[in-house]
Amino acid sequence: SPEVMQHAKDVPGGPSIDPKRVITGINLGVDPIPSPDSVVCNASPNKVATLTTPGAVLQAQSPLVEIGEESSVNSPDEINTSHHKSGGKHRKNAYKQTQVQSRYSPKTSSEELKEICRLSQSSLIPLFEKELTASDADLRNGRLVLPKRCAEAYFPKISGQQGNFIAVQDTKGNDWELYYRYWSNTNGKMYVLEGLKDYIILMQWKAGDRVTFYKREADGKLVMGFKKYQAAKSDQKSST
DNA sequence: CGTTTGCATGGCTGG
DNA sequence: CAGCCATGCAAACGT
Repeated sequence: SPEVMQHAKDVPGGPSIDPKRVITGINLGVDPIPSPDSVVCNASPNKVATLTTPGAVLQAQSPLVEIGEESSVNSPDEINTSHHKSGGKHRKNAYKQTQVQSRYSPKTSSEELKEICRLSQSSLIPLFEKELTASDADLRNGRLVLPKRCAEAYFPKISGQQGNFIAVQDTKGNDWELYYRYWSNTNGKMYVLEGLKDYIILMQWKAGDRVTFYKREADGKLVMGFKKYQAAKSDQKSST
């Protein structure tokens, strides 16, 4: 995929550079991640870091961790402010990832720059985290099953069985247009985030790794982060 | 004929 | 016992 290739070069972190320290063109030299690791709480895989969230009726179960917020995201509904009315027509290859190349803006006013910096430095409010399963990491699927409670609480409401396109930015500043939908199941719905194939390749998802979703404080935009399985920095290269 | 998409099933956990 | 979710699978597609 040309897109992926394009990324490969944008992301120097391939061979031996720590992904977390990679600075992409958009980063402006500022690491947007406050401290992902500290967010994990030290919840055991099976236990859940029960949150302190007041309004949120959340309680994770299984290998996922929901992070409660103190005041910024009391009500999960708050983040449902921006409604994407994409209609959901062409879902097929509509998934795309676009680099936010602000540096290309010929007429970037100082105001805009300030805004960009503001966003870059804005703190990320952890929403929830999920440990990847084999299915999630499977390239053929290119989709991530989202914990129901988290999906309903933090993702934009889905209009109809179709689902919605949602803009998500990764912690490197890349923008992704993902498709958020659900499958009707015998017992309710199963929420899924599709269109992740390229991101999966880029980050080299593996079962056991974890994905965290944040809400950027500045503009409320969804941001996704990725962490390799339990702090193992000496095993970052491709196996075979 | 290899993929992708959507769904149904079954294991498992919490209530 | 109810519901969640990981996974298997068949229909639908694309090459």
